[in-house]
Amino acid sequence: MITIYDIAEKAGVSAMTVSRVINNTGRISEATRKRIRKVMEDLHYIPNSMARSLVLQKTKILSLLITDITNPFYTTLARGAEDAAKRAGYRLLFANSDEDYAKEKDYVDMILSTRVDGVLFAPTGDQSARNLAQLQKHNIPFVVLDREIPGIEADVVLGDSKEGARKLVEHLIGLGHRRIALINGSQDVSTARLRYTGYSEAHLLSGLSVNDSLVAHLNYRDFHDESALDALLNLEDPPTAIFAANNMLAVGVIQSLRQRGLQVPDDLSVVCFDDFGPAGAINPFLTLASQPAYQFGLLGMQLLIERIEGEAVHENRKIILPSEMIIRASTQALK
Amino acid sequence: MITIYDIAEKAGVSAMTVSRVINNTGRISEATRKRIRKVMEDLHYIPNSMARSLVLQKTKILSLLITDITNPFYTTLARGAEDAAKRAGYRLLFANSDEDYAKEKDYVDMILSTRVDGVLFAPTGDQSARNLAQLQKHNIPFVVLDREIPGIEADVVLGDSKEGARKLVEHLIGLGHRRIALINGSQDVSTARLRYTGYSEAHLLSGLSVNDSLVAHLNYRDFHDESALDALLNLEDPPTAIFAANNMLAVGVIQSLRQRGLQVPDDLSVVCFDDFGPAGAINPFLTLASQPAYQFGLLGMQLLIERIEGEAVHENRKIILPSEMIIRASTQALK
DNA sequence: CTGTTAGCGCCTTCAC
DNA sequence: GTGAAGGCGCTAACAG
Repeated sequence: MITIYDIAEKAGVSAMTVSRVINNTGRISEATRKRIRKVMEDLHYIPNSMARSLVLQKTKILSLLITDITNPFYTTLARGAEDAAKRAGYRLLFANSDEDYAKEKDYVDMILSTRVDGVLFAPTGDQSARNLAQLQKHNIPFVVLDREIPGIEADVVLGDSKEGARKLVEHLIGLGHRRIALINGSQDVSTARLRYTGYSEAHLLSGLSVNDSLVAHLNYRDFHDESALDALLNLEDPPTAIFAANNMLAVGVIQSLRQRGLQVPDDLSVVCFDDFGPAGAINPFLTLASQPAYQFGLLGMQLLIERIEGEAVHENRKIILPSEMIIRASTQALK
Repeated sequence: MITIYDIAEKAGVSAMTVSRVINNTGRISEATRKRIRKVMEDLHYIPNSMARSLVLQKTKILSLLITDITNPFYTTLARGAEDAAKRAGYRLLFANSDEDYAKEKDYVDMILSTRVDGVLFAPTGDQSARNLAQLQKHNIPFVVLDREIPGIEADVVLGDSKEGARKLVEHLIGLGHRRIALINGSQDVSTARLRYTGYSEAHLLSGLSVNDSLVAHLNYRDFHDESALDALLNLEDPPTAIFAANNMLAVGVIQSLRQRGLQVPDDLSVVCFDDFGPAGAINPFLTLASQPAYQFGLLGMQLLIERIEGEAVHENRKIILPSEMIIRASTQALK
């Protein structure tokens, strides 16, 4: 491996001068600068960022921790995060928790040992508080994405889950639906709680009461547990519409309904949170609350970088990004 | 920051002994081992992987370079790569080239300065040869994914583009289509060339001739240039079917067709390469050649790690993963 | 404008 | 079983 000493020797200067040329610091005569540049090119020299990190005590690496790289919401978010990071000269260490606390913890350890400069952290749920506290203990700045964690003070970029949920359910109520099921995420995820709140509010505002036997709690990431859906369908008064709390759950719900010979929206209307990215553009089908995923990543990363580089230590910021209801073919008026 | 010296001092030993405990090397008495472990926990010590990388001359970081993080094929691939990397204790540095050579080059520089132990490299196209040569020059092992690069000797994991394309086009021919357009990727991408070859072979094997005015070359990543489609539709004898060379192009094609008031498959049949992941599972619509994306990532990463850790320097390996044709609603017999 | 010294946190080598 | 010395590649601080 070739080092600044190799360059220095060949250029007849000291390593320090080479370092200065690399970092454009200090005053260097144009002549020696050129000479050094030339030697660096001839020798295909590339600075060793590890060595540099060691002395500077910063790595120029940020970590992006998301919960499901298979979910278009998070991939679009990742795209936003990447753009912002690249623009500011940061590298991205990738981590995917799979909505799994243990995996998240593993990755936090990895993040800690890597001494990243900061973490863009989409938590799995409230239990992530322990992992976030771990980061705090080691003074690693982070920004929390998508889900608010009780007891954690930090910059955070959120969607408006309650409002989005309320609008979706009001849409269903407006179509005449009265028995609306909620297939929700786990109760220890803030978005799931808020979506439930929005769901309730929509009922109450319309003078309807909430029937908790119509509410099921699963995992945002997949839908292996079909018993919840079975229970709903076997109710004396089965639902005529289903609100799936996110896009992945909606996929599972619709597939399961079809397997049971039920058609959407003829037999049941279905709505959900989050869109499906380019892949969903072929046959846009689901009525849903679309969140600006790219903005989540971009703004979150910008906040993080400001935190890291900014002089002023300001208050924690909380950005709430609105969602937009898009009405499509998965909902229809109750017959 | 707390270091092995802090631990050593508090435990009444030398730093070296602490290092030995961390790495489970050498013989240490159980008593001191326990004492040191205790101190490490009390002080929340986490080894500094940068310092370690510097002396060991290896980082335990691999880079995953893909061309489109928005494409479900690559996200699923990334998931496979992540699993394999995590299992082997490697961290993943993320890079997304956007099918853009310049961005790819930027990321290669980043990769080089990070001194990653290896790169899982999905190239943008033939021009990536320069970037790969760059890695070779610096002795960074890599495995090439999805697209073969002329002149580059390396382990490579590919799909069977020619075969998949042939089957898709034969399917269309079997349905009675005779004027089949190909909306292809750029000609300097091996998969695009092979998909063209498969397209041609299907014609020839059926005794049909290829009409090159039915073939357009775009960019795999998106479909901003609708003039190609316009040209096809304005032909004296317009096509009755379209083979889009990948999933993203298919999305663009279908959207554009609909904007022009044309229905799939009533007015034109459409087929493509690569499936749409979970998002596409709601309304599986397109007849396509599905590739085992997860396997691309998993196997590619395994090859890479073997290369890095394996003693034996074996020949270059070339894995070709078959694709599976899935017939769905986007194709129908010519009326 | 350029060089010297010291040290970032860790591990290899050689002693004891 | 354990420790001391030296160095991985780089830069901050101080000299000149």
